[in-house]
Amino acid sequence: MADARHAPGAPGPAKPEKAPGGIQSLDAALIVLAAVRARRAPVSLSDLARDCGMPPSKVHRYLASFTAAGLVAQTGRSGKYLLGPEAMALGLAALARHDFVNRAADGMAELAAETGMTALLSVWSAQGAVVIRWERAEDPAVTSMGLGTALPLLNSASGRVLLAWGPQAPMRGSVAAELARIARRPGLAPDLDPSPEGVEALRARIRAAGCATADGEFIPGLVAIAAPVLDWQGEAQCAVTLIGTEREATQEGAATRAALLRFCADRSVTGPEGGAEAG
Amino acid sequence: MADARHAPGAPGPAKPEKAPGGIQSLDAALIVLAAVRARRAPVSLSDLARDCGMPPSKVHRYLASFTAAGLVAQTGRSGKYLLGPEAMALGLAALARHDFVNRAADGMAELAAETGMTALLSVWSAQGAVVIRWERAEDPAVTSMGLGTALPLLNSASGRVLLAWGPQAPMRGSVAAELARIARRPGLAPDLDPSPEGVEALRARIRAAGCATADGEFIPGLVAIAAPVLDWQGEAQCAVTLIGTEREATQEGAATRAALLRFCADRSVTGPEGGAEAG
DNA sequence: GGCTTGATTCCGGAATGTGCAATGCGTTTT
DNA sequence: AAAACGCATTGCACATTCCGGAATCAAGCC
Repeated sequence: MADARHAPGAPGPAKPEKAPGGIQSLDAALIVLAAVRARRAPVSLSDLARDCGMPPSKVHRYLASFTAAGLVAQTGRSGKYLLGPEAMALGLAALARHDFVNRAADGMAELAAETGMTALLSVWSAQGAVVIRWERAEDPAVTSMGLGTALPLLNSASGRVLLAWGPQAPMRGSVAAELARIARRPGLAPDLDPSPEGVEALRARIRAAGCATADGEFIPGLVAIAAPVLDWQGEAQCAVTLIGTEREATQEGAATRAALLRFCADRSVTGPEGGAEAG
Repeated sequence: MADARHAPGAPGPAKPEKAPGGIQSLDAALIVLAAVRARRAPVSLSDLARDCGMPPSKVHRYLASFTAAGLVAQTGRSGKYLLGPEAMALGLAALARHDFVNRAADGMAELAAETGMTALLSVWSAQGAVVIRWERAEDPAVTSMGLGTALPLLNSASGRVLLAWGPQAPMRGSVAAELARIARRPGLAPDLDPSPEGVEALRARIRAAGCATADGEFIPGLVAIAAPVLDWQGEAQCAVTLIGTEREATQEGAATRAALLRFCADRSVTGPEGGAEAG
């Protein structure tokens, strides 16, 4: 039965989950968990039940089990639900399995020291490019950013790298949402025609360049340059970003740019395919 | 949780999960998920069933649902199970909205009441360790300090914690300036050799101890003990400090010291190496 | 080629989850 | 101040669902 009844205005992603040979109650439970994740702020039981299209009592029982396992937690007295510490542990365990991420993270302190810029390591997830490592330079420059920050796909250097080399299909949704936002405020990405074709052109430009830069569009006064770490299929497993204040550092031929590209190339299996860069 | 491995055949499911008012099948399912997480490498169905103390058919049903949701995946044709992409996305979502500082601040009143000491919460900024939260005890011990007060890095307990676990590169400037001041007045930090090497030795001592104390050097007549709240990168997001007049409270083995360390540990996120096996 | 190992599916029994309604608590309104 | 509302949480009876063991299928090995 396809019952999808969402309250208007609520970000209720229709989740047609079905597991052949699976457990129905577990499927329902995972829908609840996904609904908790989809909310950015702590959410009340009733709202959650609305999002899931289930009676509150049912959702409450699932949440009781999730809470006992630590995957969700509830705020002090308001009783609102949010993701718990075990959810973080689960993500960290998943991250620890990624050899690409580990290899890139190992050398980031050196990269930051060598270039004198703040270095970021980010991976793609449903929220965008999420920062998972952060090595600050002497002049931290960047203020409102830290571990766990989600960067936009279209107008940040890190996001653009993942956009260009990452798996396209799962990104469609995020890209569409960001396109709508950029269409309202074109200043965010002056070099992007806010349309699907414009995004495709942007991807082609980034892939040809081998890296992406942001000269103050995302954070005024800061420049950033990002490059991908590619797996055997030529897909980006993560993105390494350098952030600083000097615009020269991101120019073609700059030492920092070369250092970043070499850093990523050393940790990639394949080179940037299609981008035949001489030398 | 400290279960690393089960001997083959040993029915030691030392994970008595129970959710009052919860769903039994979901509790069992989450045990399976935890078992997948506990394994570093892809694991076969039978091994997983052994780890959980469940029949393979049951575990298989659960895994089918988890796989449909993307929380677990299985390797090509070998059929072994591992954490899936949604597990990482879930964890990153939890990490993205986790606020270490506010979570620590939430419990500070309790900590102050429990220990009977004044509790401070401080974060690092260009001026040093800045107090952003201040929960005073019944004993109004400290007077000349309030929100926004900047504490020195080298001769205050709060500052020393941030020095030891905080980002090194951005602190170099402040450390150099304070070194110069201390060199003129060595009495401020008797246990510190005022040189870069001395600072490095101090950092090592503090990290080994797990906390920092100040027995009247910074404010005569007052003692303080501070510990860090660490993110999964192992960096201090903030420092929690207890201030009082009784010197015994900061000694090793003191109840207040244990309470502070536990308070901070509960609010820190340890990486995948949190007590697990190595290699 | 036959045998073993392991993942996946089928089936009956009964334990389990589900929905509705009652309860208790905190907050807001009159 | 008292009452009423909203909300999370919990009991209870019914029926749906899951559990466990055995059967089936695919792959690996001698």
